[in-house]
Amino acid sequence: MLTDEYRYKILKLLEDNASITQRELAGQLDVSLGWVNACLKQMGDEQLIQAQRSAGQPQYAYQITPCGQRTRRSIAVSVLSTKKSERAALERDISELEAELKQRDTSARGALRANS
Amino acid sequence: MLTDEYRYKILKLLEDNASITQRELAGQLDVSLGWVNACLKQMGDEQLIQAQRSAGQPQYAYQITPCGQRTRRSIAVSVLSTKKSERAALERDISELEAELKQRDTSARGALRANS
DNA sequence: CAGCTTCCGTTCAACCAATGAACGTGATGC
DNA sequence: GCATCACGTTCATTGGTTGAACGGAAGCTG
Repeated sequence: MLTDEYRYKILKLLEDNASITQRELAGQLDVSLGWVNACLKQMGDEQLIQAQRSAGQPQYAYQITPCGQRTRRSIAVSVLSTKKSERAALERDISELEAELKQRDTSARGALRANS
Repeated sequence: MLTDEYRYKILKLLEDNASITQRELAGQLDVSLGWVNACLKQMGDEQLIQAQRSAGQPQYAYQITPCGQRTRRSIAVSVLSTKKSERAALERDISELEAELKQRDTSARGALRANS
């Protein structure tokens, strides 16, 4: 599924190198070739990028459209917001886990002390 | 897929309430009924829990076995470690995004100033 | 007691996102 | 010309997840 996070990652990789191949993209994103192909097609439908074949080049150059440039900012804001929420959730989980482990350590030590 | 994180969550919910139904578990974990059913079966195979039917009770009581109690600690450690890594990755992503947005804000303001 | 309803756990056909092998194409090297 | 290589494209297959349907057990009602 093409999420905003992947849109962001793909736009970024394309900005770095418009001539990157789909296989390279797949490798860097750690997804399959077919998936990348579908995403690029969808992002083309969304007017975010435009694929151009230069003569004598087997691969496309994926150019980010003006719309894509504009959209990229709002995508970044949205992704940032999502990640901040995720971070907050992680913080909660981590302190909860740490509290539990501390408590269990204590009771374990207590039990040992009682045994000795 | 039954991950350590889900093992942890399930053990926790069962500790709070051994008589929770599979539907309630599914609701609280935000997964499907069939999935919860399969997980509980697997956790039974793993000797983490034991399902017991009390007379006159339609639902099981899922008791955490001694092995489950022991295993739970190491699962918690493992989950905690995973979450700390995830947090670190999120921190990186967030500061990267913030840096980019700040930079784009600046250049956007610069462009506006140039236009006025 | 029979019938009905309700709430369980269980099952499994259906769904769907993701995969990657296979293919067609065009450029390159020999 | 022929073989090879690198690319994008396709699609049958895979595998995890879903939730409707089912059977059984308990409770309720007349």
